[in-house]
Amino acid sequence: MPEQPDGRRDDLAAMLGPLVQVLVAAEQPVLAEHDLSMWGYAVLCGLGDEPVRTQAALAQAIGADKTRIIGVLDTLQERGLIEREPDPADRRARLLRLTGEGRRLRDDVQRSIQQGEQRWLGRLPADERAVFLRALARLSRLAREDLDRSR
Amino acid sequence: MPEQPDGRRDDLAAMLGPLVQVLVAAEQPVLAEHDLSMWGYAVLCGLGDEPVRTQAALAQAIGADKTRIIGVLDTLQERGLIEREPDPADRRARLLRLTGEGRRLRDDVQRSIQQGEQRWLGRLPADERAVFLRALARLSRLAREDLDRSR
DNA sequence: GCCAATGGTAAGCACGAGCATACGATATGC
DNA sequence: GCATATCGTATGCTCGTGCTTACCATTGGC
Repeated sequence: MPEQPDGRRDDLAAMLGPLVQVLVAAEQPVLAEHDLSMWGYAVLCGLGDEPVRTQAALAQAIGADKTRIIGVLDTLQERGLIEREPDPADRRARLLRLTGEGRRLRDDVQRSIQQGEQRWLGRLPADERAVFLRALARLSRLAREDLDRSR
Repeated sequence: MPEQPDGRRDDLAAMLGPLVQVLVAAEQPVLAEHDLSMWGYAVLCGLGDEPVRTQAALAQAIGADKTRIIGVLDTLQERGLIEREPDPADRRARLLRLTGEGRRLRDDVQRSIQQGEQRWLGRLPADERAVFLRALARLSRLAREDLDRSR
């Protein structure tokens, strides 16, 4: 910084755009190798240790359109990666869980993806990298909260 | 870090996604206020002090589709924000320049946008912020180089 | 008990991006 | 001189996204 001859710096979005692009591109072969779609993987990541109650809530949590992830959930369920069962307390809703297999697959894929990230993170000095990741995690969390608030 | 109960962290793309989303959303009203499209602004930002030779080169530099920015360039030219003239050395090609007005508008918009960024950057400690921006600028540059190489 | 809201589902519509094709004018290499 | 490549232009096609609508079953509030 600054990046421009006249002292200006690029907007955050302008800087983040290309970075997201290369990262997403790097994920494709990993996902393909495991026969996962991007949204399929996002669903697996969006399910943690506790079941998620309602598909709509999961869709929101991962930034997906609830009407578009139905097929994704169907596929994941068919593959035994998730379980989807009616909530006994409210029969309109489904409880969504990772199966053991789903968790293993998610963790495998994530390991591979984050290994690929070293290509980029490895270009930062170690102390800078730690700060960058910490700052990014914080900003990302804040952004998510903002998005949740506006929905 | 780590962000997950089980020690995992989110993928970079997963963290960057929501952040890009809120940043882009914050840009919309600024762009609208100046009657600029996102690609229009990207063109203004992609033109620096020196003319850019060929529309295709500009399109590539800003990550746009050369066939899709023609209308954008038409509009910007009509508004007197850019100049577009045949390259005397090669009449197939155009030289693209910012006008003074285009530069002023670009700088105004960028000032507003970067002011809006304080909402996020201001949530980081000052030393972390500087490191974050420096790291991001570097990663962004590396990503751009990678994208250029693959085109 | 009735009505409005909710959850999952299916599908429609509009839009933009990515990519491709084709054309005329021009430039380059052999 | 000819074949190929390049530039700007126009347009088509496909796909994904965001949003909407509608439906049925269920729930919650009055």
